[in-house]
Amino acid sequence: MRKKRDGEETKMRVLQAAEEAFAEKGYAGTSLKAVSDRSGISVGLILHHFSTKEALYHEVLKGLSAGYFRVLTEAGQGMAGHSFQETAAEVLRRTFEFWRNDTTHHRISLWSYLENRSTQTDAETQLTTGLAEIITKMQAAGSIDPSVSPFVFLSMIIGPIQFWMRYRQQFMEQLNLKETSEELDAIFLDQFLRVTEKIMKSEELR
Amino acid sequence: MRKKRDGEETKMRVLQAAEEAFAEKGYAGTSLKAVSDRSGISVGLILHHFSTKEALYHEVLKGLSAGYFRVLTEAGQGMAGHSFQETAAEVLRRTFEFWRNDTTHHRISLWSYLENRSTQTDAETQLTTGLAEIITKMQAAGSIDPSVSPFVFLSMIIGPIQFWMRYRQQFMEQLNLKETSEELDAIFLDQFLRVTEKIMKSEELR
Amino acid sequence: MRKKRDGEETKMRVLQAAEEAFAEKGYAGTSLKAVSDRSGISVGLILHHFSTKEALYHEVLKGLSAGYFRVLTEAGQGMAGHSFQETAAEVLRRTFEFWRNDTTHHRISLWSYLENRSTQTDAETQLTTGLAEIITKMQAAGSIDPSVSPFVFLSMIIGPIQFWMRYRQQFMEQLNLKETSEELDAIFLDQFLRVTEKIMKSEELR
Amino acid sequence: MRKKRDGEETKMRVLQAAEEAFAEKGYAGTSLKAVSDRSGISVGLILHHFSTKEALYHEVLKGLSAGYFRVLTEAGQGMAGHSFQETAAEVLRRTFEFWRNDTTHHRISLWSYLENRSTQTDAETQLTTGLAEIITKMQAAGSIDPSVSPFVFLSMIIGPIQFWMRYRQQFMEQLNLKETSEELDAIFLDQFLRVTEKIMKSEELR
DNA sequence: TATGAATGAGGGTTCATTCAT
DNA sequence: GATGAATGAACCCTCATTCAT
Repeated sequence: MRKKRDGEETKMRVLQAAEEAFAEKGYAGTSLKAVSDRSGISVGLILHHFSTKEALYHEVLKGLSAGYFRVLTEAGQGMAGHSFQETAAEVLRRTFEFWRNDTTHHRISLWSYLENRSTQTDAETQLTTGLAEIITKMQAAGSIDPSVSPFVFLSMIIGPIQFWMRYRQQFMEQLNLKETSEELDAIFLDQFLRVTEKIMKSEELR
Repeated sequence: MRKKRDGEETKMRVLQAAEEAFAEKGYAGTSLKAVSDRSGISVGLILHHFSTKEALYHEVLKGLSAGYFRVLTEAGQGMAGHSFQETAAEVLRRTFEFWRNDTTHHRISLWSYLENRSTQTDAETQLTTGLAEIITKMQAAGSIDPSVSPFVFLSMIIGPIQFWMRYRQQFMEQLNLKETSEELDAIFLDQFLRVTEKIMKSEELR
Repeated sequence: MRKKRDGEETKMRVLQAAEEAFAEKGYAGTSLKAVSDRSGISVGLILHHFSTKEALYHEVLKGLSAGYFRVLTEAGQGMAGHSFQETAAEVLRRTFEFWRNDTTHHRISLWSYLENRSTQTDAETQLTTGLAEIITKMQAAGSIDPSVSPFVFLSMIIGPIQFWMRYRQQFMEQLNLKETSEELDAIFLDQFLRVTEKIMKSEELR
Repeated sequence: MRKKRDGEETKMRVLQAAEEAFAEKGYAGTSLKAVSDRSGISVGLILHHFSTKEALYHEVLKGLSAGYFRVLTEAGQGMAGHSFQETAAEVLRRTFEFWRNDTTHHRISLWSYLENRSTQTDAETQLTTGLAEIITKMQAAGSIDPSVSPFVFLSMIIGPIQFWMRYRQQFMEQLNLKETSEELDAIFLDQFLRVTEKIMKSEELR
């Protein structure tokens, strides 16, 4: 039946299935059998291509970086010619949108953190240093408050977004919010942008 | 020697060991054998007391709430007679201190989230609703900006703290920060408080 | 069915089966499944008692020493009051008899040697040093040739016996010997004793 | 580069690698992967040439005979014109030297014996029958004791040598011998020759 | 209450072999 | 002749759970 000897396609299918599985259950919770069932590739063949479960995992991690960094660079390119407010808002909006759409990366990154498997994915590193650079530049240009360290800004930008994504559901239940998930996202983003702008604006610019 | 038929003490010892183990490796990554080794209680006896690994896990989750909620209530009690700024700062400071010292709860909560084992721990529910209440009250009293939803404030308070705790180490490495971990914590807290205060302050009070 | 909870007996049964299996197929060639089938003890239970295939193997090795050393000590005790010839002959005869009856030890020892698993069994060490001591004593007493090193004597005593045991069958086929295996053993032992005596006898005693 | 379609060379390379591997780890302990890694020839190709692991093993065994028998014939040819003592000593010396230098044959032969894979290699058969013939001839010529069966002589010649080769190392450790391995070999050979000569010498010739 | 014997399922990995290319 | 994709069985070991003592 499945005798098409196409190693590359097989690998892709395995990686896809593995990414989903690892995101769902983490490293320890994902058996090769599970990946096999998901992908339709036999366990033996998976090991033939990736030699080890560990290696497969790292391959998955590597693959995650790919589309990830675009968020920032694209937003950054749009900077030229726009005012500070517009640019900053755009960066935040894209970051939010990324976390919102991201299904696997966030979870795999958390798993990796807990399972002590890799301190950080390449994507995270890029995001962190990328954002930090932008912030520093803007501080130099006087557009944002230079008295606050970039890493504090960073925490105050990504932290709330991640937190929101994770607890949104619980908030809805506990605080008895009536809006739909999408509506809440819109409200959150709107208010978050407004407040953050207030934070970042340089004192002198007031 | 250690054959005292003391069921209660045995259970405590198991719970303690289990909490550490689950915090470290999560549910899937923790074997009863591991808990047995850590606690010195035989696997058989563990199951005698908790009947199931799953049950043990839930017992651990239940136990986590204990010291957790005090953070807020204590800070809240101190509120009386102090100015808004002082109170808010105290709440934030204590929240920060809590996350800083917390070793097991945060991790177990993350594990639970990822492993889909329980939507939230009791402690988290209490923290969330508790903080939300305080915020609402302060908004009613006009001390903080009423145009921003409590859940946005919440995300912007706890989100950055959690984020900082998790990524502090990577920041140090990537951004080449020279300070010690303690110094950075102090800097972070200081700047975070200053900025957050700015956010929360009601427009009218400016 | 098999619910008699007798750990000791189970262990004995496993050890017995393992000894046979290892003797037959060596470490690499013996699967725990094979030991399980031979002993009627489930693989899981085998591991429960011995934790590891490796550990089981070492346990088997340890057990081999037990009855082994008796050969020499018993022969040695008979020494008192007998002439040199009689004593030496007795030691050789017992050594021969030991190798002749030994089924598992010799093979396991060979396997260990080839598989690089343990340089030597305790039994072998005891036999070697024991025989060497006897030889040295006799040399001191002037009963056997002191100009030949003990280790050469040792090689010339055990070497031929082991060799004979191993190749007897092939000899019979290739050299077209008509006698039965038992008859050949008798012939070998008789001639071997006669010749060896001649070697060992001190020149002065001639 | 190395895609020369040279079947013969490929086969040689595989055989060489396989011989080493089998000598080291035996049949069960050697995987085709191991042979592949050693030889640089893919597993698929190995099986293309030898069809089966079993077949490869037998091919290796066949190849072992080659240089082996020369030991004796060369020594035998030197016989002419020399005295008995000189000839016998020469045969023993060469036999010893052979075992001393032999690395793979001895081990593979042992493996085969234990693994019940082939009763004996061709080389062994030749050595055995060859030596037996020489002994018989010499007995007929009256140069060596005719009252001792050839197979006893054989055992007493090869047995000690093999034994020495295998246990030399342990002897050094246990008996606390200070000499180097080479010095001990020299001592052993010297004393062994002296003693053996004494054995073989016909009574009448004394 | 407490131990540890016993089970059976499943996990990652190795391996000989087949077969399409 | 040569590669490596693909398979399926076997291997050692871990684990949650049951049960006799």
